Amino acid sequence: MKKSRADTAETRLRIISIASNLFLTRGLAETGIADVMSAAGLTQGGFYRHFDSKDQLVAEANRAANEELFRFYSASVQGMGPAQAIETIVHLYLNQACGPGALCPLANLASELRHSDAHIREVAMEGRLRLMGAMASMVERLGIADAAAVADAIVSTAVGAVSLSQLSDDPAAAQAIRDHAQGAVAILLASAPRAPLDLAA
Amino acid sequence: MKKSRADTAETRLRIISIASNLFLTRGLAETGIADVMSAAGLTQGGFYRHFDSKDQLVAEANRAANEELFRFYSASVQGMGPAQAIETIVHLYLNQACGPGALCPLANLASELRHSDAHIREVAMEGRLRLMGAMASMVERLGIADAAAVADAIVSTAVGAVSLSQLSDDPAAAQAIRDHAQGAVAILLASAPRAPLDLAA
DNA sequence: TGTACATCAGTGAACGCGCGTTCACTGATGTAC
DNA sequence: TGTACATCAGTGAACGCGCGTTCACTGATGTAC
Repeated sequence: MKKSRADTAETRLRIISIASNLFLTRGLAETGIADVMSAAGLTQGGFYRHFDSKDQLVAEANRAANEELFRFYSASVQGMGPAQAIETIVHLYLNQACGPGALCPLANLASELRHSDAHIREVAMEGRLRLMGAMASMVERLGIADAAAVADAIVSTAVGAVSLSQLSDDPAAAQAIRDHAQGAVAILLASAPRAPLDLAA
Repeated sequence: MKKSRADTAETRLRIISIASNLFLTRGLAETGIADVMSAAGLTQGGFYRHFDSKDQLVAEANRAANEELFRFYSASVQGMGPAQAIETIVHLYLNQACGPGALCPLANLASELRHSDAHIREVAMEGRLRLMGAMASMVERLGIADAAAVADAIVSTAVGAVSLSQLSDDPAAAQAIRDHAQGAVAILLASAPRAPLDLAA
């Protein structure tokens, strides 16, 4: 029962979207092809009409998760100044457990990505660079001297806090980890050395 | 060929130690019982004379890794003041890739621990609390008001930076992530609000 | 102290299950004439 | 526009491999007398 090209493309996207959610919430190893396909209302045999391997799906699912994350963030900081935008994005990042479409592979799959194949790691690093780049441009607008370094540290802090908060069974303890990270980012932004004003410009 | 009790105990510790290194460097899922046992010079059948299950070994290996980490840290900061001790521990934590005995499960196994059973997660959280506690007592001696919160954020930053640096194939990029984290910790410690002096004490 | 027996660490093979992947088949779609 | 054929998304079953776990067996150790 061949499907029309539009149907096929839509099915492929649906599989990626469902896989992305399952991978991010259950982990790469715990999520099988059969799980993904049955969640998409299909049987596992059909998987290989859309993808060459599970690794390829993992890569595409991570790419899709990054895209969705960035759409979500840009929509959320529309019209804000840099200080408020940073605070908002850090807050959204830290509390990503709240909903789908807000989950970041870096924080949710860290150690599994590390042992995945080179292509999957590349996709993950692209996501990190993109997040860092966006953060750095906002940090720079605050007048901070080494904006890239500060942005880098903010990303590390957020990723670490989310990772660690997920290990806790106690929601209050998990929230404390995230809140402390947010507080530290605020102090860092308030105190990081400022670039000298370039009056010639 | 039964072994003496001393031999048996020593074998058990050797298995745990080898497993700890393999788990931390290769990951939980990629390290099989057969890998661990053959690295210990034994065959896999003997495993169940020492442990009930792989999960039990994972828990014990993580406990052992935590112990070793703390021994390493206390030895390293012997006689230092709080400022230098914090900087040293953060540096050792960030650059843990350097050698065995310095690897932290939180940074190396983050997402795999999250999907492990409750007992394994407990051991991981114990390690985090211990690290945080040690850090907090040093931060407090710097006169920082909310020492626990600052210590918590420092731990999140270090864990995140190590996690992320491991995703990179480029050693220089990985080192930059770690250096930026160290720089941010320094700024945070220099700028975090101080507790008012309690002159009555 | 010596002897006989129970214990149990370790071996090597096999079991069983899950999971990624393959395959023969179906029937609707798209295409060539 | 209509018809015949090739394509291919999807099905359901099977394959094959790896890995955690089990098991019968061995022989040195520890223990009871």
